[in-house]
This record gives sequence, structure tokens and C-alpha cells, in this order.
Amino acid sequence: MTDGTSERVRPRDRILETAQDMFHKHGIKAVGVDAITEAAGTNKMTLYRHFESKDDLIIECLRATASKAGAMWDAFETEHPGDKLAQLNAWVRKAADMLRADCRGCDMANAAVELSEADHPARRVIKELKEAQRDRLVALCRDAGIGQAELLADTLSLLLEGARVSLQSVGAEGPSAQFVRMAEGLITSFRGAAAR
Amino acid sequence: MTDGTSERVRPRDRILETAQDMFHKHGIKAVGVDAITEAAGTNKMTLYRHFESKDDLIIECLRATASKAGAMWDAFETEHPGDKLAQLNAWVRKAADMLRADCRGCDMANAAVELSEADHPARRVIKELKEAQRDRLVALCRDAGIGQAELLADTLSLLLEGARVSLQSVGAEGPSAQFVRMAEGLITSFRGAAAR
DNA sequence: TCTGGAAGTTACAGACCGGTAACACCCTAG
DNA sequence: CTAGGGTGTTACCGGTCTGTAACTTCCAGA
Repeated sequence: MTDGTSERVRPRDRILETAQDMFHKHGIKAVGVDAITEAAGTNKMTLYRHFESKDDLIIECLRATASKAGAMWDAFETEHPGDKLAQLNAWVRKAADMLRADCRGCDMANAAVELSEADHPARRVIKELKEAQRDRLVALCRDAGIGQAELLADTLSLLLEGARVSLQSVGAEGPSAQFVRMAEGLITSFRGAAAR
Repeated sequence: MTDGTSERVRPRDRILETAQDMFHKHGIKAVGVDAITEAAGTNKMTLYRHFESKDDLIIECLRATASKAGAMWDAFETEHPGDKLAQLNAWVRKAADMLRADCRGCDMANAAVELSEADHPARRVIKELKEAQRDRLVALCRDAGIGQAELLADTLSLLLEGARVSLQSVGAEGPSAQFVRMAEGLITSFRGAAAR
């Protein structure tokens, strides 16, 4: 057994985890590679042995974040197997849970704002991952038997995205406080339209 | 006549205008004061004679942007005097017009994302200005005779905020393309609820 | 014409950034 | 035990950043 009880985490994974956390909390441009390696208990050379550049590290962080979000979606399915409407409601509740005062918003959206250069390599990845999330929400709405599934999914997407950014600019007492009411009202409204 | 046809703009105003434009296009942290002064046809010393610091310049830029947005609101009133519902529809159309592919989003929201430090002096100003805009939209909805004016205004706010950030992460073909349909549907829905 | 203040110029300070080179070390697989 | 790859350490490069000092130039108003 190579690991035993010690189970030492590889430097690459420590760097990835630490970078995700620091990028999320302080922003990408506000965090230097020196700060990341120090917080991860390693050094800059090791970082550059595992990642081509800071941009490469950013991209890997975004992929890791999206992967965690994907696991959250899987949890909806296992918690409410087959019941798509319950999964959609779980999504709303989970989204509302993330709208706490200390929430710094969506990492991908924030990265898109910070990395303003149109040809930045991270932009491709952000678009890919965001489109995948959109497809998943559309499929969930459709499978829940909602008529205009795309429109509802897009509306919910924009509401959540807006709530996350509003949280940062006006705070938790702003419009984002009404997110659950808006989302649930929309879902019932769309369901009623389908039944009609 | 001191100005004549030349109409020379004061360095301070040139700096403010240029900084607004560059901050909007490239982001705050991506633009240095040297680049601003060069683009404004002046120099760094002149900038620091008119603004205490870069942070101070940022704040003045945000105020100027909000002032321009306020002028836009005034235009709604003059174009549709007394007709609050028409003004609300004009707001929707104006918002949709800003959702072009090259749109870089809301300067205040972007600044809130970029300036992640909780005690950054710009954060107070951002919150103030955003709350003022919210109050204005709530008043417009209420004066348009809509029952749950606050809820509609907050929903529209989040939708627009979300559309602007979605535009940057997934592009113009993403959920933001449906903004007008969503907004108009919401307005008619809320109006129907009031009539009921 | 004189003068005072605004504006421009140059140079610099001090800090931080991403990224690299050269070298010492340790720990594990063979 | 030994060899070698992953890791840590230190120093450095060139560049950029905000902000300041000292000085010159320009221009409008009295």
C-alpha cells in the first residue's frame, strides 16, 4: 500500500483546490501565483511543473468547479429518482441556498467579467461549461412536462445569474431576496400554461 | 470669447470620459492610470492633481455612468409624458437594445465583481446607486398601476442583470436573447393579476 | 506686459506580477 | 542500497503597477 493512513494529497490537487477557493473569494486578477502556492503549502516551481501557465490553472479551476456543480445535479436525481418536478424544485432551493450574503457569485460568470480580452483561452471553456449547464436545465424542465421548457429554463437561468450578481452589488436585502418566490411563481405559471 | 470654435475640453473631463470608456471595455484592474492619461491626451501628474487616487477616479466614473443612466430615465418621461406603462415598455426596449454582442455589461455590477475587497470605498457607492435605480423602477411599476410593483421591479432587475452577465459568458445566442419576451410576458402577467 | 496657476515632462521610488534557472533534497520503487 | 523522479529553495529576469518629486512650459486674466 503506497498511501496507508497518511493519504497525502498530491501537490497538484492541493494547488487546484486552493486556487479554486482563492479565485472564488478574491477574484482571479487579485490573486497571484505566489499567494496560491504559499496557501497550498508548496512553491511556485511545483505549480509551473503541473500547469503550463496561470491561464491554464484558471481553466482547470473552472473545469473543477463545473465538475462539482455536475455532482450537485446528480444528487438531485438520486434524491428524487424519476420525479423531475421535485428535482426542479430541489434546484430552486439549492440555488436559493447559495444566495447567502457571503456568496461571491458564479465563478464562471465572474471569470468572464474579469477576463475581458475577447480571445482569452478561458472564454471558450466558460462558454462550453455554461452551455452544458443550460442544456441540463432545459432537459430537466422538458422532462418535468413543461411546455415551453427552453423559455422557462432560460428565465430561471437569468434570474439566478442576476440574483448572484445583484447580491454582490446591492447585498442580500436587494432583489435577490425574492428569488425563490419568483422562481416558484414562474414554474407554477408555466405548468398552468401547459395544462391549459 | 475664451473657447470659440475650439471648445477645448478640460483635462479632468477628458480623463473622466476616457476612464469610463476604458474601464467599461477592458475592466478596472486591466487598465492602468498611464494608459488612461495617454488615451486622454494628458499625463499622470494631471490625473493625480484632479483625483486623489485611482480608487477615487473609479468612484467618479461610476457616478458619471449612473448620471448618464439617470438621463436615460428622464428621456422616458419626456417621450411618454404621464404614460407610465409606455415608459415601462420603453425601459424594456432600451434594456434589450443594450444587450448587443459587444456589450460588456453593467459597469457597477462589473466593478462589484472586480473589486472583491469587502471594504473597498467603491462598494458603498455601487450600493447607493444601484438602490436608487431600483427605487426608480419600483416607482415606475407602481405608478403604472401594477399591484405587486416591488416584486415585478425586482424580477425585471434580476432578469436584466442576468442577461447582461449571461451575454458575457455564453454570448448573444444564449438565454439573454429571450429577454424581451420574458419581460413583456411578466408585465402582462402582473397586469392581469392586478386586474383580477 | 506681467503674473500666477494650470498643465506637461522626466525621472524615480517601491512594490508586485508571471515565469525561469540552477541546485539541493527526500522518498520510494526497483 | 541505489538510482531517479517529484519536490523544495533561492535567486533572478523583465515588465507593470500606483503614486510622487522637481522642474519647465503655456496661457489667460488683470
